[in-house]
Amino acid sequence: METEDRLLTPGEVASLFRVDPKTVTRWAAAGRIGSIRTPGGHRRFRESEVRALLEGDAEAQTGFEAGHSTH
Amino acid sequence: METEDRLLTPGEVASLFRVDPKTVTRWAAAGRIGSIRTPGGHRRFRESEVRALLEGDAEAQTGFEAGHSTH
DNA sequence: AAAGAGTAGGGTAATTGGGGCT
DNA sequence: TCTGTCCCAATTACCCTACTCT
Repeated sequence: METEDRLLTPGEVASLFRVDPKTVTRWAAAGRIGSIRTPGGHRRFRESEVRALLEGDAEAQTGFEAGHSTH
Repeated sequence: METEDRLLTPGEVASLFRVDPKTVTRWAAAGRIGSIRTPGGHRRFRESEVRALLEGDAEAQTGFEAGHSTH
């Protein structure tokens, strides 16, 4: 019942979103995206979650405040 | 609590964390993760410990529902 | 006994984490 | 407020050859 989806590295997620890996790190630190940490401290992201975010699944997304237009 | 004695290979643990098998070996050498050595010198890892490490770290993350904070 | 896949070990390059700043 | 870039330190990835496991 567990979703064994693949994990993505910060760099891969950054490429998917076309942003700097540092930005992905900030998202994780802010709790906007779930993250798994390796014993070494590096982050890994669930592909399914990233996909959902990329798909524009804004229905159940956070940070969707009052009509805040995109930057 | 029973001890999950199922042992995982470095490659399996590496797949779970999305890292290189050599990195898992490094974790064991650094004492970050418990390891059992075969008479031949190969390492084996306890699944229960690996699972704990994978889920042990979870900051605020999405997936539950939209946390509508009036922020 | 032989073969293939996986693993150990060492060394070097690339990526990542964290803080601070343009 | 959010993102990109610079710094340095730590972690991780890929190269090789030799040994172990099935």
